[in-house]
Amino acid sequence: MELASKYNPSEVEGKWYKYWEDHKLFSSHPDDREPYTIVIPPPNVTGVLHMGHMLNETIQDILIRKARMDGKNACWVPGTDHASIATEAKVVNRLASQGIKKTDLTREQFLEHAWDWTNEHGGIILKQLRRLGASCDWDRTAFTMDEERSKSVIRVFCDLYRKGLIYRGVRMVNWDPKALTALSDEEVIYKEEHSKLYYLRYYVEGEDRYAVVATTRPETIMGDTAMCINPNDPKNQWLKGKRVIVPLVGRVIPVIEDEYVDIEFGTGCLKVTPAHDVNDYMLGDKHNLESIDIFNDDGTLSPAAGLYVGMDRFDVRRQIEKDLDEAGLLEKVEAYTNKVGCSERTGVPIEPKLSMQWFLSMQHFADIALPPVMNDEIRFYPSKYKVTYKNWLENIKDWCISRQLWWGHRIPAYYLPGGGFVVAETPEEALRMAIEQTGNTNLSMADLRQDEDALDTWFSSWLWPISLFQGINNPGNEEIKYYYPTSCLVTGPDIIFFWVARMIMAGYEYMGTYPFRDVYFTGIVRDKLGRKMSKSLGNSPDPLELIDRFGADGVRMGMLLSAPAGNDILFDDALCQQGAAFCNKIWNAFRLVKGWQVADIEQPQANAKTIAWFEAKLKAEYAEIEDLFSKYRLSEALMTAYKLFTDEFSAWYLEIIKPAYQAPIDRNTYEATLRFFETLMKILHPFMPFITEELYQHIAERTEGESIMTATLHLNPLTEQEKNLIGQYEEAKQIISGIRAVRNAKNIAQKETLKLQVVTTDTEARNITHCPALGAVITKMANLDEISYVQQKSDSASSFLIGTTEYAVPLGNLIDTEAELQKMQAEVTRLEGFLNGIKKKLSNEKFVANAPAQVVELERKKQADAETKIAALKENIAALQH
RNA sequence: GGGCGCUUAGCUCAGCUGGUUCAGAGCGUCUGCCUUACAAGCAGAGGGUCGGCGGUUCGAAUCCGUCAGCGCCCACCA
Repeated sequence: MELASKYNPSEVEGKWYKYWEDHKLFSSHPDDREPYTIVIPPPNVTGVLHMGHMLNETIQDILIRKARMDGKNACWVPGTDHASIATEAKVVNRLASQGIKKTDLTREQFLEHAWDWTNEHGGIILKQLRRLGASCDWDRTAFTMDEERSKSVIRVFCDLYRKGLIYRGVRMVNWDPKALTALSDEEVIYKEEHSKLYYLRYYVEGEDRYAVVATTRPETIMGDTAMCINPNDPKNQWLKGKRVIVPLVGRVIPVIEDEYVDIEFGTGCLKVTPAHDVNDYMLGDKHNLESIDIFNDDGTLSPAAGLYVGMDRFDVRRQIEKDLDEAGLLEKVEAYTNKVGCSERTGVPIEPKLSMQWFLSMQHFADIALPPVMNDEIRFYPSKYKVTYKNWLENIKDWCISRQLWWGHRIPAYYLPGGGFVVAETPEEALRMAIEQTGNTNLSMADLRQDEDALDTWFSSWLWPISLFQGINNPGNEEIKYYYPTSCLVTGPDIIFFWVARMIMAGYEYMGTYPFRDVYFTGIVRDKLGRKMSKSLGNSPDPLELIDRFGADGVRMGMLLSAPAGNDILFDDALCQQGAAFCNKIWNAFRLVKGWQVADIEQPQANAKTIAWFEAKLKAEYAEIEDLFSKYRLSEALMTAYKLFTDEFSAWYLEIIKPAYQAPIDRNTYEATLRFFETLMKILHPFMPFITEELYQHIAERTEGESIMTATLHLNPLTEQEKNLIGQYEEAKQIISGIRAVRNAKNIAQKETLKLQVVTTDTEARNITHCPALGAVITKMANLDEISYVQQKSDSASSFLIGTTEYAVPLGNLIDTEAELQKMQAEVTRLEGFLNGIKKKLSNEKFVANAPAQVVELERKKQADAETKIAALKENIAALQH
């Protein structure tokens, strides 16, 4: 079969992906093999593939494919996340564009729309993953809100409630006025904001004096219920025991004292608004202050404010500045930069709000989740994130798990007509419990009112590694026993608290052990200028378009080439280009081999030795790659494989054994070469699944369903003899390079043959050129017609040193004696400098006394070598000058 | 305000417990080759006083201190 001269990814990728799927090569079932499990960090169900996914999923696929080829039972479970707040926002937006308000709909109607949306958009991302070559077991595709996962969530909620770890209460929470829901602390991101610091006058009751309060939020004064000073503040002593009047509002509030107040900040007077600030809430609590909630849920002012009712909080801020100023109550306004907490999802500033929410007590979970990471029962790559993890767990706060959303798992709490509630897995059970609790046997389902709130998305994802294998609803089942704990989690450090930490907690709580052995933290994908990729900057390439341009293998290689664990990656198309070029290189190397005409002729001696050498080289490099894999140094593993293929295999091995144009190749060499090729494909397969499968299928007839994916690879460790062989070839390569350099310098065409002189006084020199096979290799690769041994090189020769041996290439009248002299003189100077350094070191008594004997010995040897070389060079110089 | 990390060739990065794998790799650059596998290629070459300063040591890119610059995470200073 004729192979095209260029590799065309689009012709092979779809074909092989289908083949893999058709033959169920991704599917996994428990068996006797060692399991290797990865659960995908579930992307948002409505999301589309972006570069961050590309990186993470590529890495997961590499690990999974590697494990599979290592003979493990590899299982990569895909799925999506319902992403309650993000999805609900999208659905609300779509409804809005149709003129429908969420409030116009019942919960059931809204959910119907949400499911429609999910069914339309959901899973697009999983389809896109197939283009990348992701070898997920698609039959296992799960969704955080499918039946199994939902049941798990509800069961866990009930369990934790029974254990007393979930409680309901009124607390100050982070309120998102756009999404109209509470958020967890982790969902709040702090941004620097250039704002203003307003200095307001609070007149003292019955006096003509006033205190000045500095605030960034003048719109909250309607909620002020006290002014607070530090009792130790000398400048505000006069305010002690006074009462002050809230500007514009006219309400009289007490001056309280608390050391919490920073004397240095502003005037040392703090306005206290317990309903709208966590610290003020704390003060209010401590000093028994009234709390006036002046905001509606959407961030507009409520009737309780008395003023500006119905206006948005930020409009009020602008308006009140004017009004205060006009009333002579605004002392001054300064430019000020402060941190504003914003909703991770909607981006709007958070409003601290007192409300009834559900919480999970976290201290217990922190206690069980900290030790395993600190003692490396769970290994973090890179390990620096252990510190981050520790800091968070040591300062853990309770987790607000209720959301005022409809899209999500509804909280299984049922309120009773006369007050109180029960928590139950099903309405039926709730009714039973309600009857039991109240003694009222007349209660019916209709009397129970289920809590309106949904659970935080992460309350379902934290169970992911367990719930995927039915470990909650069917504990001890065959799957969970086999696949859990999973092998490696690949994710970004941005969700270490949201997700990683909480999965560890759930793992120990429900399975008694860790959910994954290793955690590989990827970096953030940035553009080549180091900027985060974002839609607004337009610097985020469409992954599918990249695959169209460079092929999936090319893009995978591009992603990986500069993605060491934990470092941000600066993504550049050029790297995909390099990946695509590499594919082409592989393709053409294969074309070369396949194009040979095989004959039953004698195998050249050089070939036999070269085959042995490459065999050794493969083993050596493979061992290196294995080691890199074990340390999750995947970019380096790929680079090692890349160099093995381009340099060692293509540039050296193939060039050495390549027969003359149209000449046949002996069968042994041919077969060995195909074997090597197959091994190389196996080594590369985890990184570049498509081209390696394509060529694997070309190398030999395969049975239907056979695949490189399930081929195994094992190479024995290097023997001492093989190590020596590698050393011999390295020396030969240096000699060849030396001759080529001479060619290059003198502009001698490749076609013209040269002669090589090995300068030695010992005619029995144990030089590698004495080995007929290696001599043949050198002759071929450097295009020589003679290798001779001389005591004195020709006058007209250009020479170079490899180790302590001098090699010379006679050049006839091409020689530039002056240039040669200069070159040698420069070398002598360099060596003398080097020698001086060594001599100095060796004459230092302390060095000789303190350094290990080995090191000293080494220095002595270096000294001797340098002296030999200098002597030889000087002789040559003298000869040239004669 | 606390914590973590980074600074090595033009670019992106390796360099683990101080001494031959210590100054490396890939890409880019330069030079020469369209040599019938590949110009998406081949061969060769140049390029860094390892951020500054100080210290420990016989010996420092590597350990310590300090300064400078950059990045990330956490934190209730209005």
